[in-house]
Amino acid sequence: MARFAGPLFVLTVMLMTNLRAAPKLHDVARAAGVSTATVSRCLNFPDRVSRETRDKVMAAVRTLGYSPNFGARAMAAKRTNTIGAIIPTMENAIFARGLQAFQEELRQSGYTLLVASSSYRLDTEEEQIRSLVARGAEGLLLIGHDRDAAIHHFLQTQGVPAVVAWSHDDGSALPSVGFDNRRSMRALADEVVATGHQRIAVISAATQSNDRARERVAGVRNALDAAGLDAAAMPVVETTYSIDSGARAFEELMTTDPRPTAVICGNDVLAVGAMKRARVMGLDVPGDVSITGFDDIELANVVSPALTTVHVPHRDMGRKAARMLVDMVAGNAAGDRTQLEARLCRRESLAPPAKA
Amino acid sequence: MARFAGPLFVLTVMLMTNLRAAPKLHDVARAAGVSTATVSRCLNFPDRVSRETRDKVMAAVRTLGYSPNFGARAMAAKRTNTIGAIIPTMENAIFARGLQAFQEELRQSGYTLLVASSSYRLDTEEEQIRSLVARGAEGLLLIGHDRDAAIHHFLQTQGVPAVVAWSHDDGSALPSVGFDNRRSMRALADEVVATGHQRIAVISAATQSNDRARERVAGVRNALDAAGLDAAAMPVVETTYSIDSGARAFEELMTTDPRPTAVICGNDVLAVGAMKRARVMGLDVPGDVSITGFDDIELANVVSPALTTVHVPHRDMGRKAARMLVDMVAGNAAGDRTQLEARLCRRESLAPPAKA
DNA sequence: TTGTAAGCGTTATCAA
DNA sequence: TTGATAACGCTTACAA
Repeated sequence: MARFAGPLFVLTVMLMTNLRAAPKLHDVARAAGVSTATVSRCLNFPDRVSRETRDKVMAAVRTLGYSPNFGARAMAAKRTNTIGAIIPTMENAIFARGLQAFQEELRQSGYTLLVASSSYRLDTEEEQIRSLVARGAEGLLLIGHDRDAAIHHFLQTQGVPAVVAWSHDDGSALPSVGFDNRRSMRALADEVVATGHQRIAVISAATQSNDRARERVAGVRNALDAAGLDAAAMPVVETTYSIDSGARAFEELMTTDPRPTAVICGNDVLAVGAMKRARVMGLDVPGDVSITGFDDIELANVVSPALTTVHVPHRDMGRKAARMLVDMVAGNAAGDRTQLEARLCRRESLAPPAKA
Repeated sequence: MARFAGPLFVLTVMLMTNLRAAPKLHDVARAAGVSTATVSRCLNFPDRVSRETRDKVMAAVRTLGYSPNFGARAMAAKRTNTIGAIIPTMENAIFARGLQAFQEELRQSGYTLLVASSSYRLDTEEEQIRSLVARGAEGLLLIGHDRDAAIHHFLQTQGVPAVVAWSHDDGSALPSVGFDNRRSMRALADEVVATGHQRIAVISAATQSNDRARERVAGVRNALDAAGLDAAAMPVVETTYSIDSGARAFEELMTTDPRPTAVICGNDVLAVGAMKRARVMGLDVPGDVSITGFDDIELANVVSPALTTVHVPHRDMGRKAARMLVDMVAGNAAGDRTQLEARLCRRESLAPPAKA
């Protein structure tokens, strides 16, 4: 080993030089010839400091490349100005528009948004809730109502208010800004029935721990029941929310006999997958089979034929959720249950079935 | 005022009760009858604590609903296990697949990912870089090379390594995992020319502070030059990356005389917008006009006709970037410049122009 | 307007 | 295996 001593020593010195610690408040204070308190004031309340001092300090901040440590700041100030949001997925645009509006509104109120995703898993969501709270989230946006009751207890003991979006339920444990998934889907399904369809099938996300998916399927069943059709016999394929899954589920449904004449999908992503596969299978939409979606994301209007779907007021929902949450964090409100309308959006992918 | 004294008092007491502070390490220690050091050990190195003690402590943790404070922990441990990523946009899926792979790979190595978006703005990106570093990011993933040199200085003084993705440039200031945007687009444009097109137009993102966009346009120009066509005369519309922008830009291009026979778009989102508008304008694709994209996101294969585009190896890029960054954070590597291949992906939206 | 100094909630070193 | 205790980097009374 002895022969390596020389070179190793050189290397070590270099590393130590590169590892020069980032500048602290203290360094800035020293460079500017003031106290740390003054630097802190300069950064947080510039007008409580003389112009002269401020210039000195700001110059030091710039030349040193100082950046305050969020953790230390949060700890000392007991404030983070941070709100967290946990959405099921970032892989498609389902939540993009709503989250964008949520974020813009938060920004207006001086809050920063931290986003995490749960992959539609309850355990991952719980992990993310803990992580965001630990990181200082003063309030949380969650999607849907399905989750372990222990989480409410946790949020309560942590003093972190939460708002649920994308669902509405008068009896929910948490305040919410959402729409009635069942009623909205029921309206769509009523329209499908009114258009003349009797053999209707559904492609849904897993309903296990997803109240939106569950309610939407229930909405279709309600419509069939009301029309005197056999809701219990209705084929339902549950899968994950992706274009490919939608495609596979569609093929599965269309290889049964008799075939459905209309396939109602739990969201636009599934519906687009279904349309894609229909094309491959040589089936005309809506000539051979009608397909509908839910959400009305941009995708719905890009495919051809354009998708009949349910328009969800994403932006409005995001904005209102942000306002409610900000009020709750400020202690100005307890939060309530706001219901929005998701309205039917009829386009070309729904048409009467071919005469047998 | 006096008559309100009673009720107000009650209200105050209630609020104080609700505002009970979240449990601290100290509270857990007291409840379990041990020191804070032991609780900390229990949480971080369970095996360095006797089974008996551990059970007591964990029970206290659960019943109190304790959750460690990230900021305090980071400060004391000088470690956050957090990596940050700043992508231009979350509004469409351009970065979704790559980021997903990035995150999965990070997770393998025990890191958590924090994501922010810059809206394609250099100043916002800088803000986000500071914010993520302040929040403890030990390494950063950035997109593209265009940014103020001062940022490199900042990252250096903070000791935070960064890796660039989506671009490759041998002379770049930061290590990178990317592909040659110019060469990839050149290959696509060569194909368009070889297919017989002579009147070619481009829809691009703003090239001002986006090296990917700039290089892609340059790639098209190179192809025209090589074919003896007048690259300088080529119509180029710059706009933002959205379906609507693509649609508008397309209409603008198609109302000139003579019309282009092929429209090369800077990415798939723009191309899909163009296709949408073509349909509205009664133009057949590719009969009346060919349209191409870039990225090969799911969208490209969902529209009809399917989009001719350039396939970007998003997942591979994300994974490799993660590995490089983890190595750099650990001090095991300085980071290098890895080049990946983005290959042409020919589908239906490109065909020979109609005979004049 | 500025400075002093006491926390904030953890981890980690050192003894016991 | 456990417990005191000194950091960690910042904000904020309180004093000057």
